[in-house]
Amino acid sequence: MTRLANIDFSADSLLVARQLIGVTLLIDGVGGLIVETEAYDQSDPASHTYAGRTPRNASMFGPPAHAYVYRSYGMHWCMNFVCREPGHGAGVLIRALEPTQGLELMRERRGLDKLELLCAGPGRLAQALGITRALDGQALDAPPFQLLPGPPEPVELLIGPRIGISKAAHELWRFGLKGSKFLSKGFT
DNA sequence: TCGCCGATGTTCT
DNA sequence: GAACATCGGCGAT
Repeated sequence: MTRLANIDFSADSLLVARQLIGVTLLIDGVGGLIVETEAYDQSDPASHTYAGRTPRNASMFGPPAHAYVYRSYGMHWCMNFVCREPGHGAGVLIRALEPTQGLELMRERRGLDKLELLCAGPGRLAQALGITRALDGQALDAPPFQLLPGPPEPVELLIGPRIGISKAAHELWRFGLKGSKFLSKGFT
């Protein structure tokens, strides 16, 4: 069992994706509250791991509570947290944060002042937190990562279909923090 | 406010 | 050669 921030990362990615809402993610002290996630699994046609292991997705088949970082559309970085036991190819895409720590550094990296747009999307939050391939395969319980538990009482969740995919697009595997102004897109 | 489009690396057909 | 877990700029509404 791999437990971090009161979450069992050896569990199913759907469960981990729900539990991550409200957790604080910091990289070198910069980041904020996770407000939006999506679950992926090897049995899922939309997942990078559906067709098996490749050099790109190798860390998704590694130990849980590690990072999987990949390049999206040739120009952005996106980050997943690996779930389940090694070999399952499951993970959770971190899609949006409410910025709380290191605001000035994030504004500088993004070239943007507006707080609501600093981390509203997987590519945007990667840029704001300085995420690159250098973090691929890194453990989440060691520097530069910090995961801090969310509130003890359960948060109110929004649930909807995942964004930007064409396969398995009907699955309701996207989760958000109800009432948050920092989501990448609204839940309808 | 909405929708189209181009940028551009990696993987798959 | 096409598709892609995206984003920002542009023009039309």
